[in-house]
Amino acid sequence: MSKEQFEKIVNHVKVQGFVFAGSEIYGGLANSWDYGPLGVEMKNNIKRAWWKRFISECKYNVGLDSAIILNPKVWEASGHVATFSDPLIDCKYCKSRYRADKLIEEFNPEIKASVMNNEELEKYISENIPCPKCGHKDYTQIRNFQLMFKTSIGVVEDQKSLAYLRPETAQGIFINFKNVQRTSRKKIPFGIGQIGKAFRNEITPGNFIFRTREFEQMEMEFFCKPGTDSMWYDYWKNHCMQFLLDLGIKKDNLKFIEYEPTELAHYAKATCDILYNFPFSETFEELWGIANRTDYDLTKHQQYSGENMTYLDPETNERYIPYVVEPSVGVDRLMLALLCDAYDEEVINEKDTRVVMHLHPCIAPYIAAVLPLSKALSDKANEVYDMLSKHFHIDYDEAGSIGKRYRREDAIGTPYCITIDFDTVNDDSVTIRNRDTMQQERIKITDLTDFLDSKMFL
RNA sequence: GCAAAUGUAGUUCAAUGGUAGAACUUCAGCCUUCCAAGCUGACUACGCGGGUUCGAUUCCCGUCAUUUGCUCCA
Repeated sequence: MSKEQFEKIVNHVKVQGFVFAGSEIYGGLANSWDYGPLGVEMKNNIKRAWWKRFISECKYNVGLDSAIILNPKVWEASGHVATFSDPLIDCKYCKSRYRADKLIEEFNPEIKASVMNNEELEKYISENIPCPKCGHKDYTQIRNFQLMFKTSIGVVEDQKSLAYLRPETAQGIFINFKNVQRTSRKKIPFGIGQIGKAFRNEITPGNFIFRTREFEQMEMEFFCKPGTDSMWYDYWKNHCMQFLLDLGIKKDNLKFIEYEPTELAHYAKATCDILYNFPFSETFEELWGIANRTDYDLTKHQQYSGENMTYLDPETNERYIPYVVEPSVGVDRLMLALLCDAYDEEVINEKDTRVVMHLHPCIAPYIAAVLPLSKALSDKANEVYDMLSKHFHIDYDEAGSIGKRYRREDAIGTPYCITIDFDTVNDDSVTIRNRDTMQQERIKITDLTDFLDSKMFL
């Protein structure tokens, strides 16, 4: 895998209609992407598969869909207003940009720059640290780069109306902890899952849909008794990894990384990532974060809101604030991993290659395509299409030679092609072709629904 | 945001101070009874704005976007 390979994949994905550049007719908008007809199907399939695995099939867990714009106090309580911004400083001479706190800590590891305010940072840097690039000591003022998107509620833009677009979906879950627990009558341990958009005004997004300012998360907050958190942490780590393997991602392209205590975010006791071997990078990149957030969030919300966030354990009559294990994955990023992993150029002979997307039937945009061998068979083919499209997302194509149509379906990852031939009219059977093996088998039309049904779930 | 490079059909590439040519794709027709066949035809482009010029896609400036670095971690 290489950058050239990545460019080919991105190009393929754009050409086929998975993803388009955002606002293209107005010259584009940096790092915004629109999902086309195939992309939206695949994205929805990914979300459905996650929901099924983490909510429906998990009797511990329930779902939620909270608002994107929350009371701004939520973000004060969570620590995002205070810490979700970077103090940036530029060298006036060579125009290099640094994070002020990191600049100091690299210069002198004994200083805790994270607790200094901007004036102190500025003073220390301009007096002590020559620019690592050019050696000058001539810096701009520090500017805070707030990673949360600000907006305002109401027509008058004053302080009272300030609001943020959520930078993570997690907080919507924490503030609903009591509502969900009460109404679902769940006992600890239990989890609340949510899929939704989040927004981060990143300085440098990039690598196609890997890092964007607007993205979609699939997050689950699993509430458990303090002391059992490490066990659940391991449990969900493995559960996430298994899900990725079941989706068909190659094992060699995935690995865990456990972070050192000094590298952790302000809310976490332990964090690991599942990394994927994205072709745009020489190292593995983060795909799925699993964090032990302890009781940090619920405690904070209890402090800021005055609402009691404790849980009364009915068995021991103990009151405690639950610990939280959070597996959090980006939909867009997962989709990119699946696309990269599935992409293959298969050499048939020296003049002929076929592009195949080896997508699992449960996430492929179309699970099958109905292809009449000749246009004279359109009526029969349409019958089959009408029957199957009630249950599945099915493509229909009668343009061009049959071989060409097979290749088109291979290129967009359709796992099965259903060919209607001249025998079909007599024996009510069709030929079904497997994308990965290119093998064909004869199957009764009445058995098609069961056949596809047996393939499309993990 | 800073620095550098780039910007021509959907894609990949040409040419040119006198408004652009091809291949593949797509579409239509003919043909075609299971793996990108063939034939005929059609659609489609100089990122945007300004300047120099009789005239600019070509030169200059600005802007927008993309790529690479700084940064970031779903």
